[in-house]
Parts: sequence; C-alpha cells; structure tokens
Amino acid sequence: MKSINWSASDLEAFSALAQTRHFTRAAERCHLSQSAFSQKIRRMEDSLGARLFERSTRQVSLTPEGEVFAEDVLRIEGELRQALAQLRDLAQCRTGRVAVAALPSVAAVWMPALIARWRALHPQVTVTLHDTLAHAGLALLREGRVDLAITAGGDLREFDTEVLMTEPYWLVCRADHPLAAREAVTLAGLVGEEVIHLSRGSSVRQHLEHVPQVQGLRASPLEVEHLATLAALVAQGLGVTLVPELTLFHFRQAGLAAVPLDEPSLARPIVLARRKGRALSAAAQAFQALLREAPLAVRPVR
Amino acid sequence: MKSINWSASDLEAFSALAQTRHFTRAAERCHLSQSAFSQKIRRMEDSLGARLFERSTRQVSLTPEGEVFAEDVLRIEGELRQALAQLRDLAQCRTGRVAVAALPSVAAVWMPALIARWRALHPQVTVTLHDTLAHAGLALLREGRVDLAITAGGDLREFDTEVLMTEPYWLVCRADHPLAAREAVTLAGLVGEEVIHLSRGSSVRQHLEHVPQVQGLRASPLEVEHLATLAALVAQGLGVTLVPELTLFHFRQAGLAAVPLDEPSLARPIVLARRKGRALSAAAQAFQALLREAPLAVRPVR
DNA sequence: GTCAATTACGTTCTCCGTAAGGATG
DNA sequence: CATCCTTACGGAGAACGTAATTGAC
Repeated sequence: MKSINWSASDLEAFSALAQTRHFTRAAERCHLSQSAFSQKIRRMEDSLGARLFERSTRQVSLTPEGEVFAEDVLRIEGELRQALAQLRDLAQCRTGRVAVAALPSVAAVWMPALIARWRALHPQVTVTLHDTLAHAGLALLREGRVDLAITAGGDLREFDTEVLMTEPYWLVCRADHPLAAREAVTLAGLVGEEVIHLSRGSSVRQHLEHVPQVQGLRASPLEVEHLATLAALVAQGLGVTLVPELTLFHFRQAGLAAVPLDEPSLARPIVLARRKGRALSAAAQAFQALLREAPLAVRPVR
Repeated sequence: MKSINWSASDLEAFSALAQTRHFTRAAERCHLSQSAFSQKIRRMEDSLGARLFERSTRQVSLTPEGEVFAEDVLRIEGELRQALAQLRDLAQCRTGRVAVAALPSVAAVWMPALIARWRALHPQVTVTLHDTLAHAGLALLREGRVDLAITAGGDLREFDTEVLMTEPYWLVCRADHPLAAREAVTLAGLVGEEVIHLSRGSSVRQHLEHVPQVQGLRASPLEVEHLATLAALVAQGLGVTLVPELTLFHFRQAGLAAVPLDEPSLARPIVLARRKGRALSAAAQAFQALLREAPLAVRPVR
C-alpha cells in the first residue's frame, strides 16, 4: 500500500489498459514490455489499495472503482497534455500575444514593415500596437498593459531602457527656400530663420528645449499641435521647422523640402523601455529582438 | 530539451515555488533538499524549453509563461488529488453506493438489522434496497440496476450464485388446532389437513410444487396472493398453511400458532446472485461479506 | 560577509527488460 | 498446448543528498 509518485506515464498506462482491456496491446501502445506494464498497473493498484482491473488470463475488465477513475484520468490526462502543449507553444511563439506602445511616428514609419516581418515569423502571435504619445505609452507600460514601450526621452528611471537608435533631425522649409538645395545644414546656418515649433506638450519640443543652440534661434509665435498643420504653415512660407527623421513622411509633398541637419548633438534617442524586474514573455523577447535589428533596415531618404 | 515524465511531485514542486517564490522554503514544503528541488525545477524548464521562473539569488518570480502554466497546474493538481482521494474513498467504503434486491420477506426480516450494522460501519455509503419478488429482483440484477440480488430458486444459470442459508418451513395453524402445541411436525403428520397455498406466481409456491410429499396433501381450493390474507384465512379456521421461516412475522398474532416443520428436504435455499463476469464494487463486496455472516445472527423464534 | 541559488559528485532507489512461472480456455 | 498475465532477478538511469561554488545585496 506504499504511495507512489503518480506520473503522466502512469495515467497513460491506465487509460491505455482501460481502453484496450488487454495488457499486451496496451503495453505496446505505451512502448513498454508487457512485464513492465503489468508491474506498473500493479504498483498503481497497490498504492491505492484498490483493484482497478479485474483480470483473468483471458479477460481484462475495469472494476467499478476503475470505471469511476477512468473518467477522471481521461480528463486529467487531456488537461495536462493541453497545459504542456500550450506552454510549449507560448515558449516557441507558436501562440500568444505581445503588446507594444510606440510613438506615433515610430508606429507609422517603423512598425508597419516590422509587424509584417513579425507576422511572417509568428503568424499565430497577436500583436497589439498602441500608437500613443510618450507619456501615455509609459503609463500603459507601468500598468502592465503593454510589454514594451518605444519612446523618446522623458523620465525613464523607473524602467529598464535601451537605446534602439538615435534619430537625426531635419530642416523642413519651402522648396523655393535658399536652404532647400543644400546637402546639409547646421544650426548655425539657420540663424535668422523663423522656426515654427510644435507645442510644449510634444516630446519633440521638450527635446529641442534642452538644446541651447536651438534656443538661440528666432522662434515663430506660431505653435501647433499636429505635424500636418506644421507642414501647411511651412508650405505657406510662414517659417521653417525642425523635425525628427521619423516624422518626415508628413512633409513629403510638393512645395516642401527636407534637408539633413548635421548636428549629432541634436539627434534624439529612440528608447525601448521595459518594466523593471519583470520578465518578458517569449513573444515579447522575440519582438524585442526584432526591434533591435530593425533600425539597421530603416533608412528613410530625403 | 529532453522530455521528462511529468509527475505529481513535479506539479507540486512547481506550485510550491510559484506560491512561495523561494526555493529553500518551497523545497522544505516538498520535503526535498534545496539542491534536489532546484534540479527538479531545472529539469522541468529544460523539458519545456521555456523558463518558468525568473530568478536572481535574491528574487524569484514567475515568467509570463510560468503564470499561465501556474493556473493550469493548480487546477490539474487539485483534480488529480481529488480523483485519487475519491478512488481511495471508494475502495475503503468511505463513500459510494450499493444497490441490493431482496425478496420481501428477506427485506423485512433480515435486512433492517443488517442495514443498521452497515450504516454503523459505512455511514457515507448509500444503500438502496429493492424489496421485489424473485423475478423482478433478477431483472434488476441483469440490467445492472443492483449489485446483488437475494432470491430463492428460479433459473439462476446466468448468474454467479451462492447459498446464504437454507430456510426451514413452518406449519401455521389456529392456536386451538391439535397440532399447535407440538414441538415439531412432519409432512406425514399433516395428512388430512387442508392446506391453503399462495398463488402459483409466488416463489414459495413454486418451491413447494417440486416436493412430492406436499403434492400428496389435501390442497384447499383457496389461493391467495398475500401473506396477510393467508393469515386471515388460517385464523378463520379455513385450513393450515406452510410458509418459510422468514415470513413468520406475518403470522405473529393472537389465535395463530407456528410449528417447525421437521423436513430438511423442504428447506428452501436463500441465494445470493451476482452478475457473471462482473466485478463487484468495494462497497458491494463489503455488503456481501456482511450478508455472509448475517444468517448466523438471524434465528427467528416461534 | 551573508544569504540563496546553482553545480559537482557519489549514492540510492525506482523502474525497466529478460526470463521463468502459473493459470485458463 | 497455446495464450496471456504474474513473479523473479539483475541492471541502467533517474533523482536525491552532501558539499563546494557562484552570485547578489
């Protein structure tokens, strides 16, 4: 009546015998010798203090207790199998979900191709993309609503971070502007230009405000919330503007020109943030790996 | 990444660590050395190809995959425990049910005390008692509606049988009948008496019809279905009757007397019948054991 | 420096396979 | 007598414990 350590193979052996009602065939199904199989069943019965099978040398059948047990075992076996399979699938990114928050510019320029690659690699893993401003993205991360946040600047001390890429700025001006034809410009070359800024809530503006040389430029009294508006103002000839590379797609229109700003100090870091002390899911790890190689593939041109 | 044979102790170890988040304490809970415990967890992770826990030497926490698995494991562990417990309970007659069919006389005379003993021994095991005539009882047995049938005679070839007791017959007559005072009578001593029989459907009558000496007696033209009617007819002085011992309780009334019939050949066997080739449940086995000793305790007196 | 998890290594013990035994039709 | 389950016995490998090692705070 000694207690044994019930294992999946025990359950399997039991249900094989319950179904076949034949030791030899059940043993084959379990890839065991008939003798070992017999011992296995015997050990189970001993540990329970109950016969599970009624056997003569010619006939094997379940006892009433065995029948009750058979139902339970069949169910439990399936659940265990399913739990293990689910775990394997999660670990191998054959199923699961990953949620990412990204700045709108990142979401619009960088993510689409990346998500396309992701879907090719892991078609069964759901990706949820939140295109949010920096603050909102970090809030989602803090609450655990997303696994990863891609942001720029801000107070990131509560998170684990890594810089994915540093994003250069570009000058945007009218196509007929004297600077439009230049290969590159510097901040010094912008003295006298009227610069239209985004409003103070934007991460771009916050970044620019920390750069003394930008403070030295002439700021337009105009301040807008949206890049589309900014493009229209510049197109109208009301000034020029400075924007990070990833936002350039807003300015690809007739009448506007973009010129690289040759100011390494101004490049803004695009940061990947994770919750501190929290392990990433396998899917999130895989997505992160993709993020790390992706910047190499992204080179927006003028 | 080698596959292991998942056992109950593995699930237990996992859930212990998931709850305590501390290897040393979880190992204690599982009665394992901390080292063995650590290896156990490692083997599980290896076999899954997935980390279940995120550990530093100071901090242990579940990975996202581990959390998913934890829910499953907790449920499965409980179900396995419950299935094993239920089986043990069934085997030890700590729960369960047993159904018995018995002749009305057996049910009325023998069963009540026996069931009382049963309930003292196995209070949680439900007993269903069907007090049926022989034919109906065997039908219930054949259909598997009862585990055991207690009957007398009939065609029992399709069942496994054993004789529980052989029941002597008694003469029942008026108290003022000449034979009433006798210590015992024989069939020969009944010549000339008018004997009232039960109707041909009863097992008693069928049994008596196979005894030549009874055929030699003078049969009353009266035939009744019920023993109570029979008692009334005898009390009225319309004849005497022959009944098995277990039915005597119907005749314990003023004006009637019962005299042992000293005819071993007439004793009718009370038979316990089981379905052939079917194992009995533990509860049914225990009930059967009680039945086997019970006849010794039953000695109805005059 | 202490606490806690991992690694190393020798040992124990479970479990399996081969082979002999026994029961049943 | 053939089939099929059980018992006997020896061996391989899994799992455990002690002890040394590594790592974090």
